[in-house]
Amino acid sequence: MGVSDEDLHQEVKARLGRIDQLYTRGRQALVEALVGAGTPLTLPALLEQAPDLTQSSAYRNLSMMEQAGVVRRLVHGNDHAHYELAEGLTGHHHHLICRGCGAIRDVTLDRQLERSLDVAFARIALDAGFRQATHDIDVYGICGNCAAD
Amino acid sequence: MGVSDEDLHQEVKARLGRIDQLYTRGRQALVEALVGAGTPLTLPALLEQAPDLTQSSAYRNLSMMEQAGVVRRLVHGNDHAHYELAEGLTGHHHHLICRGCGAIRDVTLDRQLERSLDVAFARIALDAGFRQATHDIDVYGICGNCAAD
DNA sequence: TTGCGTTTGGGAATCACTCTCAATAGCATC
DNA sequence: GATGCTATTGAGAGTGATTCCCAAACGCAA
Repeated sequence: MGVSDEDLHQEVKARLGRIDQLYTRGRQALVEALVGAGTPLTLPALLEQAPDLTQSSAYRNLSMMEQAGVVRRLVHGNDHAHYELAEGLTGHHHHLICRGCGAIRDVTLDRQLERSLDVAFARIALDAGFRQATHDIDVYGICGNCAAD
Repeated sequence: MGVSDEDLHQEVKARLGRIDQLYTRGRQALVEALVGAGTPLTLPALLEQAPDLTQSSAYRNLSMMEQAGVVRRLVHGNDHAHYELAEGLTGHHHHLICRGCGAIRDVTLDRQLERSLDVAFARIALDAGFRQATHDIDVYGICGNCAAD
């Protein structure tokens, strides 16, 4: 279920170290912004949260931290992608997304249903000759704000 | 579970008519290419299947047919989106996606599991004040080809 | 402090996709 | 089947999120 907040930075540093990357100030700022928001953020939102960051470095570092297994990039349309901490640092969850404004919030399924899904997906992957299956569930709807036209 | 192949074009025409659009030759070619493939296609793949189509018209028509509820656009990364027939014309299904090459294939869950998910998602949407919830499940893995480096 | 490899910043480049607009097709009427 | 009129098409320019480039700044070791 993720790690305690005080261990988080240690874990991030370790994951970066595994691909020979330092945990620099700018990267820490990105991680803190993501932790603070508690919900997936777009790049402009991240820059707003942490105004010291520059666009190109933020993109570069997010991409690198995605490879390091520190952040996850969510793509749901043509506008900006959203970024969040990787599941290993937070806990397995899914997303509820507004078709109107694109806002994303985290949701979880109960343990038993999640287990049934794991079984079903494992079988699907096996039958298709796929390995290392993970899954990604998005629930789409219209949020209260957008429903009010 | 979708409609029979002979009724498909009638249904597409009806859906286009609802937003005052004609079912032109180029649009028919797009639909036939999607039917023929049986799996979601990128725009370049569509143009390869139907070489008479031009890029801008294909994009324009796909976008318009998405609004008409005829096709669905799938976005899973930074490369080309994939297009498939909308669920009303095919049947509810999900996707198994290779993290290596991006290939997508359709998969289905058994009816009971799907029903459990509907209940869970309806509750999640309700609690969050969302309406018209649908869901989208992606299983990611490494396909046989890509596993062989 | 001196070196030296790593990271940063800012602007140019990329690329999927959308827009524009003149030419063409589709359809109805005469 | 010619005519007129609206919808659609095609080719290329435009857009915008993201990536690339490379000189300047940083961070660590000796």
